[in-house]
Amino acid sequence: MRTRDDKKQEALFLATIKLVNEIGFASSSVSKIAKAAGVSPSTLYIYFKNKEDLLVSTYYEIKAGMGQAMLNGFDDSRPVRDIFHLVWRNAFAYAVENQDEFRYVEQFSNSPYAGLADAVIIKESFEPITRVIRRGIEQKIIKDVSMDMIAAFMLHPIKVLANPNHCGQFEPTEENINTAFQMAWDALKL
Amino acid sequence: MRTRDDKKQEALFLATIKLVNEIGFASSSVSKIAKAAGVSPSTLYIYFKNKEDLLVSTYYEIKAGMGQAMLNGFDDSRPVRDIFHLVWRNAFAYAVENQDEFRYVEQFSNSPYAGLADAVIIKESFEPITRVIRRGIEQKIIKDVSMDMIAAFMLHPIKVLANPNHCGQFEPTEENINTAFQMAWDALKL
Amino acid sequence: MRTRDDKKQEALFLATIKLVNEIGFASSSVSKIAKAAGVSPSTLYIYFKNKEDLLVSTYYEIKAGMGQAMLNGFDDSRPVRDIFHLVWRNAFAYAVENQDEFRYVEQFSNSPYAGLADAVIIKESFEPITRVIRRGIEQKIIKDVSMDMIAAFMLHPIKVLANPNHCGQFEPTEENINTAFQMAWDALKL
Amino acid sequence: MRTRDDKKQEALFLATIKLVNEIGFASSSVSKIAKAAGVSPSTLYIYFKNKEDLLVSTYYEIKAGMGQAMLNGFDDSRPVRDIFHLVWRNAFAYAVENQDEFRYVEQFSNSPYAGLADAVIIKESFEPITRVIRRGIEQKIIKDVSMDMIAAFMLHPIKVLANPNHCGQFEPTEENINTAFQMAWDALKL
DNA sequence: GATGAATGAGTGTTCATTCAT
DNA sequence: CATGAATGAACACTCATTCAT
Repeated sequence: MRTRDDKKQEALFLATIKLVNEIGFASSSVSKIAKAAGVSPSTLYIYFKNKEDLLVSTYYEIKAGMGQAMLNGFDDSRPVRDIFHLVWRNAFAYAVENQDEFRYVEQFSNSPYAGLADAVIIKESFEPITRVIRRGIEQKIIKDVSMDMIAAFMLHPIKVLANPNHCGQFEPTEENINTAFQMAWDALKL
Repeated sequence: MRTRDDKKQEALFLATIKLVNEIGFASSSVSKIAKAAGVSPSTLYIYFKNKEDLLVSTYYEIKAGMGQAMLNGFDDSRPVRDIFHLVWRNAFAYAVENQDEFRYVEQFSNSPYAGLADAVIIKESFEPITRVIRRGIEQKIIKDVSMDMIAAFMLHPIKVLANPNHCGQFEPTEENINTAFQMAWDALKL
Repeated sequence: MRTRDDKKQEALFLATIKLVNEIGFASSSVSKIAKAAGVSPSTLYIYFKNKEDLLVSTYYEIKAGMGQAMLNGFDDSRPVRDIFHLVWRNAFAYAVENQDEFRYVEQFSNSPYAGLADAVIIKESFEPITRVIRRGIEQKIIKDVSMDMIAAFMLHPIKVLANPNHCGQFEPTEENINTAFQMAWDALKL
Repeated sequence: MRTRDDKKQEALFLATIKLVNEIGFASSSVSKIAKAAGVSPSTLYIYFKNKEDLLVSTYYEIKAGMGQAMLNGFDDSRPVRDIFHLVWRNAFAYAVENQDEFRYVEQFSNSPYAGLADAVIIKESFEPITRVIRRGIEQKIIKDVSMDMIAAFMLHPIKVLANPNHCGQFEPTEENINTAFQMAWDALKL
């Protein structure tokens, strides 16, 4: 079950994401994913224990990448608002450039597999960000609310705006992105 | 002939929503839904043309109820912020009380069936609300942004906060709800 | 199970023949036939005991009409060859004008229902013709072979020639029909 | 990997032919055919794309064998009548010895699948025969009629005579076969 | 007499997974 | 390591027929 050829594992991740986006979670069968990745269905079972393992691993893989992308250029010593701005822009850029990954996460979160993903593992990659937010709250720059509420107004609107399925009208021009950020910041700031 | 039993159609709607919540969109098969509704799978096809018809109809059914719930007590003559407050509280109340319906809509929107639902039909029930928002923009109370962005900061956070799956910590106490509303309003207001 | 409205029975016969021709024996379901006839599936069961009864009755109905058509203008006192000519032309005309009925008989004969049709009932309507042929054999005009062989060279070629599915090229012009008859007669005559 | 078992494909062909003969085209379901062949229904889909592919392939398989059987001992240099005699006897022998195959072809031709078989592929295997017939026409031995009419009087009577379902009385004795051939030849010869 | 509602059994087909090579 | 063959269980859906009105 463990691996030699990392390219095949990578190909399976990509094929999974691509297929889930194209034909949906329900129709993405193991054999279709394997074919899309250019391997035999039985080969897939060398790299992953079963379908569930494949889907959950793909989820982890994306989340790790997302966390990294959001921390791009992260500098703890800068003022809270600046860090926040950076992180938000990073998140938005990622969402626009990696729509397939974003949509996969969305579908995964609403699937019966969601419960199988370990929330703690995920939260780890976002730890630096939560730390900054706590600092913002202490410094009375940000409203004193739970992390869930922060995320609800900071990140979830991004999910919607970046998804052309949900938002026919929204164009990610520099001006619009700035306005969107301003709204997010207005929601959070004291 | 036997007369058509509206209770069965209703039972099928409810079973669909319940099952999608319990086991997810992908695993909700026609036969499972039929069994949950207490009818034979073939009976389902008397009330709906096929699975797609069942899922889309269920979506319409929920959306209509949601639109109605949000407009509860709606009074066009009141100030924009008051109307907005009412609608937001209505939406939040609906989301908390009808979590299954809310989650169904969420999953439906992220499924390949989403494209089959007529957006125009849906938008109609929300028309009074969009009218008020436009008034708010004209009166320079609300930021001059597209309807999509309004929704992204006004409604989507509700989706997250009301979903205990997403938000382990958030408790819908009166205080928390007011804070959440304040955040939404801060995002939108000029 | 017995009838009042002969029009409905007739409509069911016609719908059966039409559907079997259009979509084949296998796909011609009771409900489709009923719908094509403009009645409810359950109404069909007032006129016929079950699907088998409907199909066999339709077969009888057609065979009776075919027998009648072939005997059109039949005159026992005329010479054998003339009668034979008349009957053959009648048969050919029927086959061309009633292709659907012809094809239904063909499909029925090759279906599992075939065994259920009583051969004796069918043979009765062809009795006058067999009598003439026996006379022809006695008068040493026709080869002394079994009735099956007569039919094989007299009637079955008609089946093929009249079916455009089998015979792309054959055009039923007066000349071609006469040639075909000549071939049939050459086969039979001494 | 397990190696593909040609015996299974063959078993499926045979089961298809056998079942279509026993219970008819209409009732021959994929699962019944698979069971008769001793494989799982899903295994069938490894060897054939779908039911249509199975049925059409079976048709091709039979037609190829039939063409070969008819050409057994074929010698272009012999006189037209002798070749014709040989081919006709070959065809008759095949029809008697392979009644199931013959009946399958019959039923297939009258099914909605008929249109899916490529007529050109089929005609190829009969090419040598059509060549001889054309020679017979040029030499004024055979009537100058279309190939369809030749087939109608040469081959189709065989279909009927060899099928005991259609012909209770006809016994394939040497004498009867010769008489039948004589009738076919009388029909064709000038 | 006539009908739409209702259903268990069946349709063709795909599924996730294991097996043998 | 890699794979195509193999399958029991499930899929969405239709069937012939009966039931209640």
